Amino acid sequence: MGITKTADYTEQQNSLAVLIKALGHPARIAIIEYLLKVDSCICGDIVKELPLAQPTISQHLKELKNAGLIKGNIEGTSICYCLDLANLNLLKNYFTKMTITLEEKENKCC
Amino acid sequence: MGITKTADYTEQQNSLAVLIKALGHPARIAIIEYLLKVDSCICGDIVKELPLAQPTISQHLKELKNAGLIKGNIEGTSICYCLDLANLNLLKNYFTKMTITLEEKENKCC
DNA sequence: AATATTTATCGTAATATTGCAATATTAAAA
DNA sequence: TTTTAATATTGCAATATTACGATAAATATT
Repeated sequence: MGITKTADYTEQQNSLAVLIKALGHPARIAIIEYLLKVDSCICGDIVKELPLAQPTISQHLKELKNAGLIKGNIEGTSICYCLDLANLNLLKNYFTKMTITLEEKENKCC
Repeated sequence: MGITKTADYTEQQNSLAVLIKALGHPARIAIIEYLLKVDSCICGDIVKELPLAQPTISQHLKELKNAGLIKGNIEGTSICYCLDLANLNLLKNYFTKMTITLEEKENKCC
């Protein structure tokens, strides 16, 4: 049906899925990597950098912001978008914990 | 248009997006977490565990397998699905590197 | 005030995803 | 060999996503 049954999962699973899903698109990965690379982080730069129209990029930025991966500060005519360290750390910790658990089990199964 | 312009991004960005996208759904996160929790990992168990119909779970498992997050070994009538440590490590390393880079910059911007 | 610049929003078309019932497939068990 | 059990595939309806042109909104600049 195209609708996800969020009610049936834990809060943690749902919020994690939102965060991860937001990164599950090459354009948004490219945006994140660009923000990581440069010091200045204005939307206009990204429009020049990526092969997408301005409204499309604006939309991707909105999704990244809604998910909590980036923050946006208004600065005159332009907007300064920056990475949100807290949530990126959350993802890092999640995968770190997971791989440690998995290595401890020594891949017994299979 | 609903179609992603993959041709315009790097190989790394595209394959990473596929991997991350596969985890961007609470059902698939729940499946991964279940595989991490239990030692035996047969699809039937997951059907009992999750509030989804068997075809739906089969589909999610297929997506996880295509993305390279899990591996499946046929074992008689049932199939043993297991986590793929290599790709989970890849994700771990990606986010670790990212957060380290970001912390080094001390969030100068904004 | 008029103009330029930057970013957001709206509307819309094309495509993808989610979920399930029905059915097929495959291999073990009887 | 028929039956049973486990998983996959097909087909389909409902909804979500992706992308962009047109346009709006907000602030700087002239």
